[in-house]
Amino acid sequence: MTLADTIASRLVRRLQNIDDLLVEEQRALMALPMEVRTFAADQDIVAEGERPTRCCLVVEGFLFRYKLVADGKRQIFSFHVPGDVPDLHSLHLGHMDHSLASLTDCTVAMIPHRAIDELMATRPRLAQTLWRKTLIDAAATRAWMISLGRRSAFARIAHLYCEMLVRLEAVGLATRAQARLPITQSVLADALGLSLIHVNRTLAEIKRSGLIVRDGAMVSVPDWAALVQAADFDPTYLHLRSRGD
Amino acid sequence: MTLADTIASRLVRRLQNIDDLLVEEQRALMALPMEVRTFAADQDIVAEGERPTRCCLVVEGFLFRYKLVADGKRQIFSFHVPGDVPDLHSLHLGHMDHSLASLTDCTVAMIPHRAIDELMATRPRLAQTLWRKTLIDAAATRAWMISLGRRSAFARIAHLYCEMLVRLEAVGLATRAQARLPITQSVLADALGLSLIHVNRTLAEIKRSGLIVRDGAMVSVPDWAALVQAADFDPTYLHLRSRGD
DNA sequence: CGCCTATTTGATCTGATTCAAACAATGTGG
DNA sequence: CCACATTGTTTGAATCAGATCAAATAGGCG
Repeated sequence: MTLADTIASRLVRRLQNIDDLLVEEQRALMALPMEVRTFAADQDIVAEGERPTRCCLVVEGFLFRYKLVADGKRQIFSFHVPGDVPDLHSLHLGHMDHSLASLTDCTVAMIPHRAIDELMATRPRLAQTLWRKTLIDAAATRAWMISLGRRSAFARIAHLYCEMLVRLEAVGLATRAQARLPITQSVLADALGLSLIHVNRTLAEIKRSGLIVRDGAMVSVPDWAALVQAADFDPTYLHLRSRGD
Repeated sequence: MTLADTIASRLVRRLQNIDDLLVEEQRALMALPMEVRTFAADQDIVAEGERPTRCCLVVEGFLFRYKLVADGKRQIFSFHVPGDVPDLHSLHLGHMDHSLASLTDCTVAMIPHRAIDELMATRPRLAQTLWRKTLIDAAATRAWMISLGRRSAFARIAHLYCEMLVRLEAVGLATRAQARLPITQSVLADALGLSLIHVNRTLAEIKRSGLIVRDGAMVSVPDWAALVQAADFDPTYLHLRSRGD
């Protein structure tokens, strides 16, 4: 198995989470041309305003999407794990209305739009699967909105960890009980619409509650059901096949 | 021109806002089967958990999408104006992860998924346009997220009015200076993640500032540039062709 | 060591929430 | 035509979750 095979199989696995793929469709995905690149942590991979000609498949590490606001504040919209294609929308939207950046050191594979277009032209079912993926992304964004609009700081943080653990589990990179998730407190703040200081204090409170144990980048959850309840978490919006859609 | 023609032409006009349509594509859209229905204000049109077999085209009036949270709170995700298809995502997502409801008395046209699927199979370019439409929706959701996460109550309200005025203008239902927009304060609160009382007080402040003049459902904006600045509004995310994409 | 980034703590302030109640407009049935 | 429910708006007062300002601490790393 070549490197490219390993990479493409990650994409296949990710898409299998949301839709059935025929063997030929899997093969076609594996045959996509891709250029592998690495980035250090905290680098823009695609910047707001650009007109990308390629999509970005996460191979290793974590990415996030964000936008800067008038007075220098930042809002983070989503985190991305291996197997995700965070800028799939660039296929049909002229320019980026936000930026895509590396959270950690990471490896990504750039896939030309043209190759994806050709693939979808010959395999319409795959086009549907990819469309579906962008729709699931949108559903996750709405779930995030609920946190921002209607949840306490405590529940926001709990909810984010619930989502990330389930997603990492789905791609085989963690269990619900434990994962490596290197999110700093200031990133957490910009993701959840809170101040860094308040995140720090709420995190201390969560630690006291015992719902989440953080040790550096390692996160563990002693009591999943309790965390889910505190977070008001319902994974339906992730539309993962294994959880019954 | 029959009633169905009038209705379908609204859809055509809306899609023309975001993509060029060939004459045959316009004709194909006009030929879509649709069942016209009316709803009183504040009714669920599609409820969370349902598995719709049809999409809903707004003909007249306003709709919104929302989800109820654990303790009875409500988060509104979007408002929809004539020409919109608020649940286009139901085409590829099994069940609704949120509800679609009428904000005002309204008329909608229900279009069977099957008809849309067939249309897209014969006209792949239209499939792309519709996909693109769902992506623009997602972009609007991200813009909304910024308000929830990083803007003051004043700016949130201003931003919402900016967006709605531009969108109403795009479908020919208003100008940037004036529109009919029957949003109550408690709806505003649930849309912007604020309490009703705080919305009321902020609205009073906005009135004092003169940026927005509300008289019942009529909204007017004496100084568009000033409102845009207060809202930190950049319409790029709406990806309207007329505004240069 | 010195530098940098991340975390932690304290003190203070404020935007926004909650509770409570009045008020206005509209519609309904007797 | 009035009594009265209903829904939306407005106002006051008390409280709180979370922001801001300021500064200390801790951990990597060249």
